[in-house]
Amino acid sequence: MDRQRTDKDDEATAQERPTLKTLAFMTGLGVTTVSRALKDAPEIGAETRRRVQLVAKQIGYRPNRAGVRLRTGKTNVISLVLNTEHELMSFVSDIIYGVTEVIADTPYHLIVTPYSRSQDPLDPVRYLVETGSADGVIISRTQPNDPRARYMLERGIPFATHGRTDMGLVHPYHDFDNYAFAAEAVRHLAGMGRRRLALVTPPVGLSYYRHTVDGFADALSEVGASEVPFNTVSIDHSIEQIRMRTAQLMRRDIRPDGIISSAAAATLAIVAGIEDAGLKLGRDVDVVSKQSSELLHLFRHELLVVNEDFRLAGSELARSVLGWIGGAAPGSLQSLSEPKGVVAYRRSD
Amino acid sequence: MDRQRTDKDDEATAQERPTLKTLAFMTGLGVTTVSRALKDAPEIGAETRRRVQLVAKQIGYRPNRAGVRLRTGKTNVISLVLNTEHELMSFVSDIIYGVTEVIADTPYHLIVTPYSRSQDPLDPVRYLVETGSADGVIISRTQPNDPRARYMLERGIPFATHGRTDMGLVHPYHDFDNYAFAAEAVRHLAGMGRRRLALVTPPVGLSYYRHTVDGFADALSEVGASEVPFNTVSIDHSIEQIRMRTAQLMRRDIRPDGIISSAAAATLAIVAGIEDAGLKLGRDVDVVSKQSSELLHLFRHELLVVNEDFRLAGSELARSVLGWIGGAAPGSLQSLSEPKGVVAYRRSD
DNA sequence: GCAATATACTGAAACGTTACAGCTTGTCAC
DNA sequence: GTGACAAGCTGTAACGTTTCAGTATATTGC
Repeated sequence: MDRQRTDKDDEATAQERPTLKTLAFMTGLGVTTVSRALKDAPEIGAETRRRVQLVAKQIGYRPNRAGVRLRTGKTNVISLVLNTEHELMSFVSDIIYGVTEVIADTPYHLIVTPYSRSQDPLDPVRYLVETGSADGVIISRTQPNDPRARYMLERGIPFATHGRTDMGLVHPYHDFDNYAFAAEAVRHLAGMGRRRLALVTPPVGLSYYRHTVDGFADALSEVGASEVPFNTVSIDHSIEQIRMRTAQLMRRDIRPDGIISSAAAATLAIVAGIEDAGLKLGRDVDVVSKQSSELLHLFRHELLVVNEDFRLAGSELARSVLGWIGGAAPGSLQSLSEPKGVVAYRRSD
Repeated sequence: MDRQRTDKDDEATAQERPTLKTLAFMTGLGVTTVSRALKDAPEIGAETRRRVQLVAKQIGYRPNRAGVRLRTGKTNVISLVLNTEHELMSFVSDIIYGVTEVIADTPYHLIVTPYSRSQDPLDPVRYLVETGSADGVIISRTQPNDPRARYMLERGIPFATHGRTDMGLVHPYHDFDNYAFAAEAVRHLAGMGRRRLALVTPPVGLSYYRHTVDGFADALSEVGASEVPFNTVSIDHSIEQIRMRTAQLMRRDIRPDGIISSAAAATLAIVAGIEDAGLKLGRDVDVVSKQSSELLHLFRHELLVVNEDFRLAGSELARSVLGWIGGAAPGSLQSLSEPKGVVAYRRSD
């Protein structure tokens, strides 16, 4: 049972993992022929091709990744580059699941390449490109003028960004329409009679900060509501910070009667802050929040939510990168996900 | 600027990525010498060694992973095997961050290998082992008698489990002491005067189900409290299921006055169920819950929590696998994380 | 019947690395 | 001066794959 490494049993009969040589021996062909037969090259006879593929399937042949990679440079790896401090939790796992869903029946592996707050976000990307560690890269926390996208475009390595850029350069992306989110949120609140709205923004500097702020501003003037400035926090701030600042804000004379939050975790803090100030959600103020899992309505049923599907984002991003690797035009690999509208969970009781 | 691939400039002067050959040319040594010098082999002269390493550092030499892997079989890859349906969200990202933290300054890459509910959990592990895709594996959702652990032990591939097994086999693991968690939770509730306790368990079949149930039972008899059976749900059930069953339970004549929950997401549903039944948290019933991020106290400040650090788990698991790969005894790579006690966020207002 | 061409296959080389089995040179004992 | 030995270095082969430049055989045109 405990088979020793008998060095001389390599007569292509070995129990070890089958290689092209094994297949060549079994079929009586040369390794070159086997290699080509497996990839449906035209100059191989139809019968030979079928025979080789049959045997390969039977013995469970799997090309050796290191061999392929060494020879061709193809890694069959997609890298997801993540900030290990900022990324909100559910976000990450959903994206990962979305990506793995798509690459599941491809030869691709997913590697997670982290970088921390202190590092230049370009570092991990540079590392990947310089060491040729991946055929494609997915980045998030995209900025309007994103050095990482520019860098990869220069080097010609396929990538997709979670979020759009604004550099006049074309590349694959997937984005949630945060302009529409903010605008719809404003309209919904206005429809409920709310007139003084505050916005808890995405991190300043990221692309979707602008989209969100613009959607907010445009819809405000459209419905004739006014903004209560709340620039002291963004969703990147700590729970405690957001809670405290919200409480401060809500204690002021001119306080908002509607708040829009770009992230579920921030919303928890916002509501806590509201209640710290002695106000009641749904009566004194309404809150519309984005969420990626259906949990906020359990938190306070008065909350209004807009759902963002990060698993979908992961899938789309993976599809885009694979598409680019496969030769599709980068410009054809862009997608925007529209919000499905504001959902109220207010119960009948 | 846009340098073409001039095929014949490979005179070790090329702009391409430096290899051992490049270093050999630059130092005037043979590739063998360079290779050994870089790994501090004893038969290389001290000065030569320093010289080679200096040049290598200067030109930013990085060993080609494919070359190493092909030659030695060493992949420099750790695989994290994840269930894409059950794993709770924050859980996953924290573990990943923990792992990446540890492997950050090693040559290791982290690949995420998913499997879905429908698959045999052994599938991904078998794939990894058969294709030699990783030097080490981390698995979660560990069972007392875990076929995956058994399999990897047989094949001699280093791994670590998140959660202990109970097969009489020794292997690295990291686990949270769920026995202690449940026991402390019971004692805390008893200390508050709660007498009829219910437990929302981990998924039946996983190792920590037993630990949790045992800790619960032992502490119950220790403090002389009684159990209100609540076996119809576990934390793997849907939010809706848990909410509904909890409401049913709380409407019964003999309802619990204390509930212990093994996961934060389940706790949201439990509280919703309690309130559906018209009862009040903190008055009619108290709830102790595990959580992995500090959010539950924002949800209801009456909640009692025990914190579980998944980032730590990730780090410990990574350390264990690397340790085993590095030759340490598997038995010396086991760790158990103790709960820090039940924390109340009840505010003074 | 012979050259030209197409078809089906093949060996050798290369990707970058490490392991094995050498090869020089110098030192030392006697 | 010779043999033994150590120190320090080197060439070759191999890992599994693909590509390049063939080769052998059959088919076609005339």
